[in-house]
Amino acid sequence: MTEQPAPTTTAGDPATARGEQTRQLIRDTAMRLFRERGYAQTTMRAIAQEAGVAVGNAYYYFGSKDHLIQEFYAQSQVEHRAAAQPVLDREAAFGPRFAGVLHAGIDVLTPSHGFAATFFKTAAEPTSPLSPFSAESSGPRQAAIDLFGEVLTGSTATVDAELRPQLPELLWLAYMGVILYWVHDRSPGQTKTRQLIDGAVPLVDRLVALSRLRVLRPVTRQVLDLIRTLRH
Amino acid sequence: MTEQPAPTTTAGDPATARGEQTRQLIRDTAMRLFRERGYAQTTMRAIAQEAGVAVGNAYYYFGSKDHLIQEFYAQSQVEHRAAAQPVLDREAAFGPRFAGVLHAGIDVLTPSHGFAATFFKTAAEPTSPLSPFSAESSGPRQAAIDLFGEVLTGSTATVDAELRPQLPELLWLAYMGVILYWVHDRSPGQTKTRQLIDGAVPLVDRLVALSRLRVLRPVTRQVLDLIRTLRH
DNA sequence: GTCGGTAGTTGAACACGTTCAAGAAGGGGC
DNA sequence: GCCCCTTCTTGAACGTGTTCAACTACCGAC
Repeated sequence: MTEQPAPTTTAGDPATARGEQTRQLIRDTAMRLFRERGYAQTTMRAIAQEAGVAVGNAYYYFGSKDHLIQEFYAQSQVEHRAAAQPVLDREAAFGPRFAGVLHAGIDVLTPSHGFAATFFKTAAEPTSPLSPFSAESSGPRQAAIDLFGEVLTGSTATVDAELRPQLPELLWLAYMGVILYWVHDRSPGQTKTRQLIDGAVPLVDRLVALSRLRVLRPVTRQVLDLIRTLRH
Repeated sequence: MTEQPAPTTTAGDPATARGEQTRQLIRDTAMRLFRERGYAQTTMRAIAQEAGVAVGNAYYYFGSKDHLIQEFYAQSQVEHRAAAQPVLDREAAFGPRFAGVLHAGIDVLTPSHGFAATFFKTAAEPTSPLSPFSAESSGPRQAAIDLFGEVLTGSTATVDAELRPQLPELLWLAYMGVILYWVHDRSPGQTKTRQLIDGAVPLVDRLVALSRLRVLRPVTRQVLDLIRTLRH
C-alpha cells in the first residue's frame, strides 16, 4: 500500500535519485526535532515546516511518523557496529568482548535516552513493523545478530557444539533485555544499566562454559530443545 | 490535573455515588467494543454513542482512552486470582503450583489475545502510568506479586533463605516474560506459550532447588547481589 | 419551597496523524 | 521544440483523541 522509493539506507551512492536530498533533509530534521523536543512533542507539521516542505511530502518518503523511528534504528545499528569495532579488535576473551559490545550499544543510545525511551513502546507492539521481531526489520536485526556472532567467532572461548549455532541470537536477545532495562532505567546516567551489564556478563560467561560439562548435558539439551521449539 | 472521583474499583459497595452506574456502563461498553473491534478500531465516539452518553462524559470518568486499559488490567488481575485458587488448593509441590498459576493467567487473557496484544505496547512505555512498573499500577502489581507469594507459602519446597524474600517478585517478573512472549505468539491458540510454561517451569524449579547447594552458594550470592542492586 | 453548591453531562472546538486529488518538475524520444 | 511519462510536491480535508466552557440534575440547609 505505502509506496516508497528503493531504500537507500546504506550510504555511498552519490544521491542519484532526484528526491534523495529531500529524503535526507526530512530525516535529519526529524531526528533533530526528536532529540530537541521528544517524539510525541514533535508534530509532522513541525518537521515539514522546519524542513521547508509540505506535510504530504514527508509522507511521500516515510509511510508514517513511526517509520521515521525505523530510520533511527538503522542509524543506531550502524553506529553500534562502528563503536564495537575497537572492542572486537582489542579483546580476545568472550566475557570482555560481550560486555564491550553491550556497553558500545548503550554508549550509542545514551544521548537519545530521553526520547528513545518514549518510542520504544512502538517497537513493543507485535503487529507493528517496527517490532525488532518483525519481518520488516529483519535487515537491522540480522545485522545485530551477526555482530554478536562476531563476538563469538573472534573469541578464544570454546562453546558446546549444539549451543554454538543458537548462541548469537541468544546473545542478541540478552541485548534486547538490556535495552528493555535501559529504557526503564531512571538512575542518573543510567548507571544501573552499566551495572547490569557488568554483573550479568560474568554469569552468562560462566553459564556458557558450564554448558559443556558432562553432568549438565541433560539440562543443556533441555534448554536447547525448548529454545528450538519456541523459535518462530 | 485529571480530576477523577474516588476509585471504586473494588466491588461491594452498592453504587452509592450518583455516577457509579454511568461509570460501569461506559467501562463495560468499552470492554465489549475492544473485544469486538480491537483497541485501535474502537473510537471514543463509538464508546460514547453505544453507551448513550456524550464523549466528554467518558472523559469525566476515565482520563484517557489508555486509562480504560488500566480497567482491563484490574479486571484481569481479579479473574487471574480467582482462576488460580483451584490450583493453589489442589497442588502442593512448587513446580505444579507455579505452572498452574501461569497457565491460569494465560487462560484468563486468552479470549482477549487479539486486542490485548495491540495495547500492551502502551504498557511498555516507561513514562506511561500504565507500565506494570509504574507507581500508578502498584496496586494491581502488588496483588500479582502476592499471588506468586502464595505459590511459595503453600508449597512444600524449601528455598534458600536469602533468595526467599526476593522470589515472589522474581516469579512475577518471569510471568511478565511469559506474557511478553504470549503477546508475540502467533501460533494457533498460543500453544507455544503453553510449551514455554511447561518447559521453563521445571528449569526454574531445578534452579531454585540448586540455589541451596553449598557449591553454588557464591553464584547464588552474586545473582542476589545483582538483583538487589538493580531493584529501584 | 427556595437557595446554593457539588456532581454529573453536554457537544462544539482544537491539534494531531494521515490521505489524496491535483498539479509541477524533470528528462528522455522524436 | 514538443510530447509523454515518471517522479516529486502541494495543501486542503478527514477522522481521531482530547479539552473545556456552559449547562443540568440532584441534595442538603434553612
